[in-house]
Amino acid sequence: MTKRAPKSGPLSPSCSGGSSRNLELAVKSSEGARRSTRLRLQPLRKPKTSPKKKPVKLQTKMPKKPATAFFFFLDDFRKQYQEENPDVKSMREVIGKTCGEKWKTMTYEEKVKYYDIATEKREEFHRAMTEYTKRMESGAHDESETDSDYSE
DNA sequence: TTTATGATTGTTCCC
DNA sequence: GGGAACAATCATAAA
Repeated sequence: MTKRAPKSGPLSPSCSGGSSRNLELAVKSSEGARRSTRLRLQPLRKPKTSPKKKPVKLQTKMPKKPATAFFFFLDDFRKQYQEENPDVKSMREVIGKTCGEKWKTMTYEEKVKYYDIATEKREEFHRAMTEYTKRMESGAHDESETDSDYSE
C-alpha cells in the first residue's frame, strides 16, 4: 500500500455549478497543450531505475509541473496546523496522513476552491510550456541560456 | 554542505 | 486502461 492511490476521479465537475467551467477549461486546455507538453515532459521523466528523487535541475528553463488541488490544500493545511500545533516538529509525518484523511472527508464545495486554483495554475503551466516548446523548436535551447539564467 | 527520505493526492504521460 | 513519475514541504539523517 502507500503507493499511489488508484485513479479515483477528483469528483465530477458536473456535481457542482461552482467552478466546473474552470475544470472544463482545464480539460480543454490540457487537450491542446498535451502534444506540446509531451515534447518537454519527456526529459522530465527519469528512468525507472533512477532513485525516487528529482534530478534537482534537469532544465532550469523548464516550467515545473503545477501543484494539484490537494497540494494547495496541503499548503493551507500545513500553515494552519503549524499555528495550532507549534510544538509538533515532525510535521512531515503528520501532515501527509492527516491532510490526506481530511481531504477525503471534505465535500466538493470545500475542495472546489482548491481545484479552482489548481486549474488556473495548470493553465499557466500549459501556456508556459507552449512558449517553452516554441522556443525549443526555434532552436533557442542554448545551454548558455540556462546558465545565464542564474546570473541575472 | 549537500542531498535523500517520507507522507499525502492529483495530474500527466507512455506502453 | 493502468502503472509510474513528479509536483510542495521540511525536519532529519546520511554521505
